[in-house]
Order: sequence, then C-alpha cells, then structure tokens
Amino acid sequence: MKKMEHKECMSALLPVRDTLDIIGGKWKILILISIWEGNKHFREIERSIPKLSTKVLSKELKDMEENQLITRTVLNGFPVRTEYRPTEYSKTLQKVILELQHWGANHRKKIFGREY
Amino acid sequence: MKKMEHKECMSALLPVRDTLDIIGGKWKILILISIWEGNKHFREIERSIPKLSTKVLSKELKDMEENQLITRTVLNGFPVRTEYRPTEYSKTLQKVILELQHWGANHRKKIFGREY
DNA sequence: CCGCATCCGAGTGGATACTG
DNA sequence: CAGTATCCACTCGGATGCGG
Repeated sequence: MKKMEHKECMSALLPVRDTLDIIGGKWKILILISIWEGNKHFREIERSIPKLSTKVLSKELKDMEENQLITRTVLNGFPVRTEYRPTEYSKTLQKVILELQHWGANHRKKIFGREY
Repeated sequence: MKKMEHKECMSALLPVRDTLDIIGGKWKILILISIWEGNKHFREIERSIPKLSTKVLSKELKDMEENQLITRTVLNGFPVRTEYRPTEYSKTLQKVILELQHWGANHRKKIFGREY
C-alpha cells in the first residue's frame, strides 16, 4: 500500500468508523459466526456464546438486521419461534474478518513471541 | 473465501478480538492517522483531533506504545517535549484499515443508496 | 420459546485544575 | 509542553422477573 495522503485519510475515516460500528464491540462477530455456523434460534444463539445476556443479544440482533447482515422470521405456532439467518451480503464481511484475524494472529506472535 | 468451518471460526476468534482491541474504539485509528501524517507532539496530536481529551489521548498513546505501533521519545530541555513516531510495524495495519474502509464505503452505498 | 422492562453497580470519558 | 489527578455525569451491561 502506498503512503496514505491526507485527503485519503479523511475520506477513509467515516467508512472505517461505520465498519467498526457494525462489527466492533464484544459480541457482533461472535454472533455472526454463530449464525454462520447454523444456529438459528434466539436461545440457541445465546447458549452458543458464553456470558452473552439476552438483553445484549436482543439489541445486537436488531442492529445486525438493520444492517442487513441477518434476516429475522417469526414462525407461526406456539410457543413462538424465530429464525435468524445470515444474508448473502453478510459474507462480504468474511474478507474483512479474515484480515483482522491474520493481523491479530501475527501481532500476538510479535508481542508475546508465541501463538495461541 | 470458502465457507468457514467451525474450528477455523474458533481459532479466528481470539486474533480478531485482539485486533479490535488494538484499533477499535473511537480514537485509536484517528490518532494513528494523525501520527502517520506527521504530528509528533502531544498537544499537536490533541489539537489535530477535535473532542479528544488529554486523559483519553494519554491512555491511548500508552496502549499504542505497548503494542509497538508508535515510539515515545522524551527530548531534553525545558519545557519538556515528547516525540511520538509511527513504527514501521504500524504500517502493517494499513492493509487492515483499507479493508475496513472499503467495506464501510460500500456498505453505506448499499444502506443509504448514496456515498458520503 | 422470544424478548422486553427494571434495577443497579462498574467502568468510561469529559471538564477542569494542577505539577514537573 | 506533557501529562496526572479529581470530580462527576453518563453509559454499558449483568441479573432478574415478567408478558406474549
């Protein structure tokens, strides 16, 4: 990558922040991965991620639906069941996440001199 | 990218979180860019980023030094001056940031139907 | 089962003043 | 100039209970 110029930096800023809003934080990527793996129902997702509370999960799922990373479908019947599914679009994040993963793995090696 | 397998996901998790710890949050990338642009001194960096308080800047710079993204040099003389400089290593983040930028820009187009 | 409402403690971060 | 210290408002998120 070439040296970043000033103007590029400033115009880079908003998109970078947007992306971090969407996948940043403690839970978003975990939830996305859980859903990619095939977990569909609220409790199912909740149980797949230790320490995640219903309040937070509820909020995160709402955010992710707004951002078109997942779809939410309420099934008829009682008790109510809801299905969350990843969108095709959500997969465009995999490249980004992979990049984060590579950098993080390499960084840990550098800082701690060992892997996980 | 191929479908992520379960084990890959789990081993992806820690590195991704590490990376987000390091560049996530409201300020880290802004500070890094400011320093990449050539700002060297505490006040200089502070003034280059609106709404950034000294307390937060202080903490962030400390974190970034620990993570070897910047170096901190105290110059002799009075009043004391300090120089922060980006490391070569910090530039390995540019690819990651570029990826975040691309995804964010494209996402905004998708969601809002327009650019910035 | 799904998910919201409430209460509440801990941590974050802003403003300001102060020291070396 | 470079940062620390203090005070304080606010947010975040955990625990729990409830209603649909």
